[in-house]
Amino acid sequence: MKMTEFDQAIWRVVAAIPVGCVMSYGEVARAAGFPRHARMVSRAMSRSDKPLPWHRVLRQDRRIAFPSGSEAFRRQKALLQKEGLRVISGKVCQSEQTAKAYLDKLLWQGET
DNA sequence: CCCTTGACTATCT
DNA sequence: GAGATAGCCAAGG
Repeated sequence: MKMTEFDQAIWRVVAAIPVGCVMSYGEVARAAGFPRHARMVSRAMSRSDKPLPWHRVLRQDRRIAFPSGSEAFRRQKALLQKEGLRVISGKVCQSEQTAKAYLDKLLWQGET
């Protein structure tokens, strides 16, 4: 398989994402040293033959990048939930606090 | 070569 | 806050 320096950099970053955490494509690209290559991250991950935690990479708005309901979407959602993350209508919360803040926003109308 | 596509983002309405 | 628009960059037709 043809692997570029870019691919290796991306793989290293993605592989370093701790369990229960997520990063955006742009963040991964930046961390790897390729600031404008958010769209290339997915390509690099697809090309990887090693088991990469690709499911921990989300869009900037913390949503799963696949169309809701698609095969890949469900797979990624399952993997994330298996790691203890919460997925609410495609949106992923990193911690209980984030989740609470999110729910707070939803329920804030009852807060006075 | 020119044009389209995509697991993206930032900005403007 | 959701939808449209414009940058972005590499790969494939």
